[in-house]
Amino acid sequence: MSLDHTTQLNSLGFAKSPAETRVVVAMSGGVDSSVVAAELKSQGYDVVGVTLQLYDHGAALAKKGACCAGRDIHDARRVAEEMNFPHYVLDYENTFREAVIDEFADSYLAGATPVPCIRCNERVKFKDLLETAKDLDADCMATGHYIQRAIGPAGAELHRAADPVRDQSYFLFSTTPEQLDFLRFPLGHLSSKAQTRELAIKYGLPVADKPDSQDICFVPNGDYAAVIEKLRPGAADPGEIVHVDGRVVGEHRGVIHYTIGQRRGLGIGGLSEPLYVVKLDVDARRVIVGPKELLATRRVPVKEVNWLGDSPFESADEWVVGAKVRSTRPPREAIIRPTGPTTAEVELVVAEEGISPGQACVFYAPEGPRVLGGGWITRG
RNA sequence: GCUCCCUUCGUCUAUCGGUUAGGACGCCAGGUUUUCAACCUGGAAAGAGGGGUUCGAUUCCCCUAGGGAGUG
Repeated sequence: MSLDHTTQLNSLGFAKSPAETRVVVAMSGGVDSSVVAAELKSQGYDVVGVTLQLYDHGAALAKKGACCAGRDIHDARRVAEEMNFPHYVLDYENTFREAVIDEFADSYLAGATPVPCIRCNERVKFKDLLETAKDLDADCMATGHYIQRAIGPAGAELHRAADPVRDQSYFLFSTTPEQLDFLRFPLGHLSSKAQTRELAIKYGLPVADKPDSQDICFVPNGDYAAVIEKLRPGAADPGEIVHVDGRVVGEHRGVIHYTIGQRRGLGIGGLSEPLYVVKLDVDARRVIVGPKELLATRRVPVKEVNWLGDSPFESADEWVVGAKVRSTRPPREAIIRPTGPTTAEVELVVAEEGISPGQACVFYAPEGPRVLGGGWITRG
């Protein structure tokens, strides 16, 4: 966290002392947000820790690395006690269910593949929690995300994390300029996760060696389909697996188990080439499979576009960007053609495989670290 | 109902007397990953059964069980 000496701003960008700057830290109970809280507190800020209780599987679930159920809340509280700042736990179970879990289930039922983590950021952490932070008279809210906020000529910009392997921009594309104005991401400039762990040790945090979070936080045992079935009984009706050439090649356990581009879990052997899910036909309860080549797609329609460029989204016929269609892929050259205030067609210069509705398509500046927003893929 | 050809990991198959019986697809595990996947690495997994011949048989011969062409 560097002080900006030229303009007399503190490390969070305010022209006053840290002690006079109140910052709410969104604490998940993990290492990252704990380090953020500890670091800011040690810099003298008026830190208020807040942890959301998002769901509850009962005390039985001691899921490693999960976020915001019993164990994590406890961990966050310990950090607050250790560093001596106030900490509040807010019950957001209803909000989380309505804003994230319900859509998660319905999305799968519709044959799409949702990204609940993005919705959680968009609709819970950066919305209700952010409002709560304002209610607490905070000057800003900090999180442990690996992403950077930079001040440009038109205001706060979203930049990728300095560490490309940790960058979480895919999960934060929907952050609006207004939200960005209030948010701070003190870990975005670190060059590696190891540095975060070192800081955790430096501050003596009890979560220093806690595993990184993985999987969907509200899904125990990695069995997301079981959660959907519990929420929407009968969701996992079996059906046929049909080859693109028309042959019925097998049976599946329910369309919700699959996503476009998926290879494993089909159980069809004896072939020389692997089969991939090419399409999901919810109405006919069919999983359509075919060779990998059929996954290649160049045109990706998106909706709910959050545009973070300096000029209005529709002020140009097309934007040349880098686009990421899945979180673990590198951005590829693409052309965005706006088709409305928040819709567009993304044309990939080189076809990509396994594009699935429900996933995010995130836009990046052709050069440099800037994130230009993104949209939700409506068709594979 | 006489003659000829087939039978190997779950599946499709390779190996024309001596191999740790190989591969692909599938499956499982690990890695990776704040989504689901993809991807990478590794693993389990087979000679229909019974007799021979041979120093040695998946491989040659015979018989018994399960699939393809000619004959009343």
